[in-house]
Amino acid sequence: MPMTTPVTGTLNGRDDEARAEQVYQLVLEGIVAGEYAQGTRLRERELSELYSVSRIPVREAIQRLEQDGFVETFPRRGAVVRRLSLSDVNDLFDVRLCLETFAARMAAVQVAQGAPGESLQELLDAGRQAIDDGRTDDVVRLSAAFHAEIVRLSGNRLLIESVKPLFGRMRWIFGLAHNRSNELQRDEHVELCKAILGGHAELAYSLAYSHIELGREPVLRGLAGTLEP
Amino acid sequence: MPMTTPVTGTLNGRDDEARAEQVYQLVLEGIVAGEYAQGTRLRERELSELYSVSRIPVREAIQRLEQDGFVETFPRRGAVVRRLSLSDVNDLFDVRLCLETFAARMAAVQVAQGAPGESLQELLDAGRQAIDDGRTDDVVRLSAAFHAEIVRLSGNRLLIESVKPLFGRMRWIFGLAHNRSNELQRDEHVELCKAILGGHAELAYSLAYSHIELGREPVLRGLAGTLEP
DNA sequence: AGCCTGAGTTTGGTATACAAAACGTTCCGG
DNA sequence: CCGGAACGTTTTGTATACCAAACTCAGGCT
Repeated sequence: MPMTTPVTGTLNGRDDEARAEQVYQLVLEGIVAGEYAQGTRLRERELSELYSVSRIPVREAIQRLEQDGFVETFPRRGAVVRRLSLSDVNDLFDVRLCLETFAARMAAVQVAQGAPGESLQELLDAGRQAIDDGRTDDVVRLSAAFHAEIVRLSGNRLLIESVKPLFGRMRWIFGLAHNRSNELQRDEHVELCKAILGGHAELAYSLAYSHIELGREPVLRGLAGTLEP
Repeated sequence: MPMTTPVTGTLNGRDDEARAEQVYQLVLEGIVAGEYAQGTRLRERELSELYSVSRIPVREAIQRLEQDGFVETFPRRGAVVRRLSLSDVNDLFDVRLCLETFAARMAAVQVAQGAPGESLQELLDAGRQAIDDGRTDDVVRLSAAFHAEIVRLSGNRLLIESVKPLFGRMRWIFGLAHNRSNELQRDEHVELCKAILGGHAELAYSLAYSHIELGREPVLRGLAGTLEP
């Protein structure tokens, strides 16, 4: 007797919770895929009609997109997709150097104290497989997951939260730039993984540092033409 | 009728488009002041009636409070004031050590490259005055502003954003704990300020490190009884 | 030409309504 | 007496409609 909603045709069959979450994901996909170019206005009514939801979920989604650094909103003038500048990219790499190296060190400490770290090795193996199979999308996804897993292993929940917006921006920026060789990256991941699982905190720290720093130049070159001053 | 909220006197006049922001500030005040105890449910309707606004600004405020770490929301069950645990405090200090020491180093670099840093000295002087006058609230506020100014001087906008939620939590946690001597803190601030204005990056780094670390134990002691496991 | 003005557009905000999920309470049967 | 199902209540999540302020842009006035 609960429901069997017979005629609620407003939404396509997919009964789902969290309209706002869906709108967030859809718009985010649009941004990182370049469908919504930098500077594009995001009109609430437009999006609500496009996705067949009301304005409330759209507002919530836009609010989250702003907090995650994808859009900028101006009072009474709405939201536009953010324009990335050179300093945005450099700032991102600097903060990553700060937080992710700390995470790597702490992850090694945690593992040395008995925390389980197989998940890291598993992600690495899955990445190897994806490279061999030529599934480029999965390679990128698993590489990001590897970095996220290190942060998770650090055991610092605030750190996990603080890094989340960075990963969103990374996905965007790395998507715009053409990434450097997956093979080279993987070698660095392997070394880093070994250091963490071996509990070598300072080694993990410096490997993470150089791995992140090595990513900066290729990204800057890849974005050379498309960035604002 | 849209009625102007009678919360504070400064509302009338050129005030607009700030309902959500005001609700955010008011609820935040309630939380850091201990009026809303940890675990208290925050009902949308309740708050909207209390502050004479509709539910939309309340929802927006709650969303921001969640992102800043003050409340936790559960799907279909609403928001409650977060319960602070021992590890929350330790996590906060660890991430502060990570980000604020980096900010201090970068601020020194920026100053060495010609960025203006008088604002830091001014905050220090204002703090001295506040201590001499016994204006404890101002002392705390200016101390926080000093830390924020260092981050601002780093010139890294992403860092500024990333640190913002930390400062919110700090205000909460430091408010619950009884702080250590303002005099001691000020001496450390003076040293740190000198290092930054002198452009001594590594000195600024290590001074910031020890200053932050010295704050941990007193806070943990001050909160000893009131924290969850 | 330059400035002002007014219509259209868009956002920010409010009120109201309703469905669905969680919560509480009661009531029934074992 | 107790466990669990049925029911009603509460609260969130969403939709819809509407209003006011402000920004945009075109056109008209001095």
